[in-house]
Amino acid sequence: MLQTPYLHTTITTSAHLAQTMTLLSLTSTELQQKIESELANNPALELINERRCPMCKRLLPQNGNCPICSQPSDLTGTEPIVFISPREDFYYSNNQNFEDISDDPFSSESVDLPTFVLRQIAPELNPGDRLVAAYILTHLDEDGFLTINSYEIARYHHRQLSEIDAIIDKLKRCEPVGVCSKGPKEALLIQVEVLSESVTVPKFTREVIENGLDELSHHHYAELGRKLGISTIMVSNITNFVADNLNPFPGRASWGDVRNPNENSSKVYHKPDVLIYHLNENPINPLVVEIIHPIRGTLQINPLFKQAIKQADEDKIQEWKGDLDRASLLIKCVQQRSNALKMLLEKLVTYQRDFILLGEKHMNSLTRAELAKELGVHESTISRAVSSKTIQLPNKRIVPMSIFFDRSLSFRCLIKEIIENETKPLSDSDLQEILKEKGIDIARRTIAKYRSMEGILPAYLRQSNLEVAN
DNA sequence: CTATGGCACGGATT
DNA sequence: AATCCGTGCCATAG
Repeated sequence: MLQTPYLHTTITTSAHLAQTMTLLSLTSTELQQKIESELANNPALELINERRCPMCKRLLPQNGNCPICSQPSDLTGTEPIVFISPREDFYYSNNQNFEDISDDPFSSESVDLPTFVLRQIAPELNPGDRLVAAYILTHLDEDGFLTINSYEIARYHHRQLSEIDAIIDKLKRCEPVGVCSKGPKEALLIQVEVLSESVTVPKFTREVIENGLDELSHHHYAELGRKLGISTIMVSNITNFVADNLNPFPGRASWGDVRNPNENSSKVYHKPDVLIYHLNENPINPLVVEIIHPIRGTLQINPLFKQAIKQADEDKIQEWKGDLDRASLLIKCVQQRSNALKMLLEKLVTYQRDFILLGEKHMNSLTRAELAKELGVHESTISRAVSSKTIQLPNKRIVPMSIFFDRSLSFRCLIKEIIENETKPLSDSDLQEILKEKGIDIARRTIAKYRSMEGILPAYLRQSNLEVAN
């Protein structure tokens, strides 16, 4: 049984249980959509209380003061302040007018990928095409690739295939360049094309991508050179160029992170579900944890509706009763979701404090099962709450919440560090030795995996890179 | 012969 | 029950 201190209720019916589960696994954005549609369709449900904090303009929780502004500004300590925050500025409504969208496409740092792209392209399109573009953008996978083909889009919108392709072509040229491609090859080709307008691209880059992507990723440079009739040196140049300037997965924000940690590559196109930062951005202050609540106020049962039901006709009464039940169930479940997230975050932030403050190296290992035991809830509750949610850390990076349960992250970080400071290229077995001395005993094969996860080349290729640089 | 990537297995995790 | 992750074995390139 899931106890909810907030409501002093326990789960009673199976419908209740099912809905609690579903809501828990939704991201804030998805929850927002769910609530909005319910508000539109269910007359028993209404939204009240748009009180705002006079200081920070945040929408206030149902009753009580602003959790931020009511804190003394010089508060210290390690206890995080965790609360549910109805911060509307993180959300846009789906039926919002596209006119507002065209404002400052690059200024907001926390929009999801579809919005980010749409804002760039909206000014160049007529309203009809904007709809199509918006539709296309909702069918991207996490790498930024299109999951449907243009024929389906054309049929869905009753447009000519050529019109659709023209729109896709425009989309591909938006930041991140190559988004909406069908796959890595197409994305790279577009990037080359766009890049060649401003900088010189090595000769044959296009041909290499077109014909030799397999060889390229397997580092068969000599073979590739032979196949295209160019020297290995040129292939190597092209490889470096591709690695430095292009990104085969336009939607994957972590790709360029390792090499050049500039603000451009660390951008992640997800709206965070949780924000973590220092109170007033001052590092000596305790951490503030805002769990984004995606609606602008409090949900409640419409009292007029309750009145009306008493005098309703016989045939209406059943239908209305249904609405009433659905509404109260939704309210209950939304509150439980918030509450579960709050409990979860309190534990998580306390336990992984070092990671949040000091970085990936200090990640503690933690499993969902342990946390579930500690909180006295079922493992699957944690699983659902964590999955598909993202967190914005104090350093403004947005990471998936599941990162808190990544055992190998600190090892990977350590390996990266060792390799960065190496004087001669260390083979995977060398690395294994070094780590063993530090008390970390992992297999040679595993090190190889971690290394490739971090996008670090094997030892013999790092050698050649050093020589080229010197 | 050495370094490394692919495949697949088994155990842990979700 | 399904999925993920670490690992062993083997093939291949240099």
